[in-house]
Amino acid sequence: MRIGELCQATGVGIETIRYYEKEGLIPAPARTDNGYRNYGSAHLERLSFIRHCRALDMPLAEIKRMLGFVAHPDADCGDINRLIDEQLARVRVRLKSMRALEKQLSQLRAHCGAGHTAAECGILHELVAAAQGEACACHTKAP
Amino acid sequence: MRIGELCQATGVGIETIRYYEKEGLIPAPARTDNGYRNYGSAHLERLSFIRHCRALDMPLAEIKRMLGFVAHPDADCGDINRLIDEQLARVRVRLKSMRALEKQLSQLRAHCGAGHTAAECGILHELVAAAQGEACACHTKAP
DNA sequence: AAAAACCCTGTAGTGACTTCAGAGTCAATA
DNA sequence: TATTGACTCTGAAGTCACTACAGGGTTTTT
Ligand SMILES: [Zn+2]
Ligand SMILES: [Zn+2]
Ligand SMILES: [Zn+2]
Ligand SMILES: [Zn+2]
Repeated sequence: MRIGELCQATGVGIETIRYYEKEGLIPAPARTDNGYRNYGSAHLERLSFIRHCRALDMPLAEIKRMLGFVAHPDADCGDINRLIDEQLARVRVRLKSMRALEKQLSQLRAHCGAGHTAAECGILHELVAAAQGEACACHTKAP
Repeated sequence: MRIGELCQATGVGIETIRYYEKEGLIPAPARTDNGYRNYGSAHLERLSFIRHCRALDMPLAEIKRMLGFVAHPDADCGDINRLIDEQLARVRVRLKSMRALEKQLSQLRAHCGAGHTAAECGILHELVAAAQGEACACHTKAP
């Protein structure tokens, strides 16, 4: 199959496929007489595997390691575990900061009623106050 | 104050400070006789503001817009609202995909008991199966 | 025969930095 | 005084995972 067909079959962009080849994630395929890349089913499977790992947000370097495990089935499984654990840890860290971020932004958004100038805007006041390490007046509990 | 002191005061790396100057986020400061950058308190405040916005994961382009609002307090506040809303929307999209990711990775991790080879590893099997669009046997409900 | 659609290589751009090379300046020490 | 070490300067290149050209060649369709 040609590169466009592989693109259709997997949903991976043509440029991305060539990029993966250059980066050594998929092996260089044979070429037809006119120089076009000629892929087989092994390429399709490998590319699907890569995209599935990417959907789990694994960096390409880790996907390479993962492909190494696929190629060497006698290796110790503990390494695979560690790889997934690291990825999970990274995702959890980011998830935590995303949650905090959402909270901060929602609170910030609540500072603005509509229809006034920037000088009167609670959002801007809040951001400036926060940058100065001060708490906004609205956050001090009423006695 | 010199760039190293500003770095100490804000926790922003020296190279990052110079980068912000190059990108036009902070104005070029005066220089001392030897050519060293000489910052004042206005720079410190502006840099703190920028970092606070960055902590909210705003892109530099939006921070520039935000700084524009600070500089023009007579502008309409609605633009500020829209900017925050857009940012909040982006964060919520990413938060959602992060949650899904965490779930997928946890499930994947549960496929591996310890102490076997890669060939026997449920994680690898699962990834390969998923790449082929098949459901793993363990996911079919028992009758 | 002409046009559209496909393919090739190689380079450069994205965002928000980080790192490096190579050089100059300043305070404190041997 | 010489020299170490800490600080600063500029400009270029590297990071990640693509994405978008530019400038050609080939195949298929009209
Ligand atoms: Zn407002
Ligand atoms: Zn407040
Ligand atoms: Zn296992
Ligand atoms: Zn399963």
